[in-house]
Amino acid sequence: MAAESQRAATVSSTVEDYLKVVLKIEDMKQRASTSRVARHLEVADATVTDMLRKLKKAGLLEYKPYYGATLTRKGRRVAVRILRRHRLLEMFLHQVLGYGWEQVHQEAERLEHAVSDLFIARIDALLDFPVQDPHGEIIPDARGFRQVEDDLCLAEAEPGGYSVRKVTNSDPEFLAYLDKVGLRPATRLWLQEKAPFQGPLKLLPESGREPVYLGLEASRSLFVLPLKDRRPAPAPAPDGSESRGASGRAGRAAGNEEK
Amino acid sequence: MAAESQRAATVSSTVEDYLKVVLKIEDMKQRASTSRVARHLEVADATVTDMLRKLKKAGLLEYKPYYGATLTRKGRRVAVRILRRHRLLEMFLHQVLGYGWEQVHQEAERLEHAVSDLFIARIDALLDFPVQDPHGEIIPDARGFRQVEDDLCLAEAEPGGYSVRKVTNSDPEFLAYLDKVGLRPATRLWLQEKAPFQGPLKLLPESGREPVYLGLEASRSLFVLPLKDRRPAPAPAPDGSESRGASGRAGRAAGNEEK
DNA sequence: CCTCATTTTTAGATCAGTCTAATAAATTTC
DNA sequence: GAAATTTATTAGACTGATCTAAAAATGAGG
Repeated sequence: MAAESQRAATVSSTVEDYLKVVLKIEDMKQRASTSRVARHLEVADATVTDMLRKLKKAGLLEYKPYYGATLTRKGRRVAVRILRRHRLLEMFLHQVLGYGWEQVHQEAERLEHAVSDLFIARIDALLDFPVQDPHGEIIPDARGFRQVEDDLCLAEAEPGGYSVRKVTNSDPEFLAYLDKVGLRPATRLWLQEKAPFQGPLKLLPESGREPVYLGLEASRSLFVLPLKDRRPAPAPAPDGSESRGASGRAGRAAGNEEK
Repeated sequence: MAAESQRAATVSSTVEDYLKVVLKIEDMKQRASTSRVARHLEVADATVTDMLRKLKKAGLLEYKPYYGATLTRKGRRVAVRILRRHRLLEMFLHQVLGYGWEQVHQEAERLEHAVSDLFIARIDALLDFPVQDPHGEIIPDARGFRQVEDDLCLAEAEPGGYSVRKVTNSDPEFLAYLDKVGLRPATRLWLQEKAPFQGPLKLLPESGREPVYLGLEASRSLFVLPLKDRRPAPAPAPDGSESRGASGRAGRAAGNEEK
């Protein structure tokens, strides 16, 4: 571990994409199998097999044939760096250039490979060192540390009061829909009931009077924090008298190293 | 001229670079020969021969073997679009992210291929539709029109009073030097004398008391406008009594189509 | 108008990233 | 636990962009 452990290895943007996807899959506690990586990147399985072997040779990940890949420290460093760039860029596009949260992903996807470290440092400062992106995702800090995320998937949540922590889906149509029905990061909502047999969830967002019926599949991309103040659902009749719940954003600590 | 003449043909960033270089050479009133293009792009001549034939086939330029290339209307449209992106990006980096004028070129060189049309439209508005970049180069408008540039190369100028219009050199070292001696776009200066036999030019920038001796080669990248008010050189002894000349920026008109 | 230097093109390779089709390993099902 | 299904790998090929080295065209000077 001499030259290996410092400079974050200059790699092609293709390689950056592969590492980013492996990190994403690992973050979802799944096995980074050939086909899963291929699906995320929309390339043929055979292409991934080749590439994983190449990345293994470059020391960026471990690769067991017929099993899949695991990032090495070096690969993780590269991947987290891209993740940071991606999320900072999203925040920049949203805050400075007025992009909608459904527009930021696609643009950041290209820019993350093109901007310099200086650019990143400058937008970081301009945004006053943000810790979340427009979807509520945590932005790793410059050293590659990430806050632990103690949120909970809405699909697994019990009926009750929650605030939206993050939305892990970058489909513009889907995000535009969430926006329309008033579901965004920091939105407080009441999960009223979950229909059985993979049925939809009935939600009451604080922002809209209408209940929202969200498919179970869709609910998998919403992550929430339980509200301290678990008050009952507001009365269906709109009368503007609902009391505000406690703040949705609890302070968290305990960094999770990534270097 | 059906589908050809509208949409600006999606091309690779490599192709964009080739077209941009041909445009640049044509703007310098030179012949876009294989070797000249190769020198600008820092690739082998053989590579350029191949590419020029490919671009001819794509209808982006004319190509005569053993002669060189000429942009078609279609190729020019692509090239001017990149030029606009490049210069807007430079301005954005300078004005919004605080880049020095010697830093902007390199970053813009990568970003020009990566940003979307939306990004360009947003920074254009954010900057309030600038007409020049940090080097004083004209930014083509969204339709591809460019102001005619009625400036004059300092290397060809007679002794007298001038204001700097633009600097056509992107070498960071060189730009940093110009900055240090107080030569920037809009700087007023007095060209005192030109030493014979390719000798240096003796300049008195308004900003510094010290005379600047600029090599003839270097002076080829400075373009100037003659001052209306051609006052004599300020007295060599610094006493702070020199009168301010008239405004250096004359209004210009007459657009030059590029569509 | 012939020769020599320069410029350009041709020929043949390489590299990164991708594909399809065929084969082989792993896993699931009966 | 053998057969069927799924998943992964191998083999072979293609594309875009590049290279080097050799051959050919151009143009300048005598």
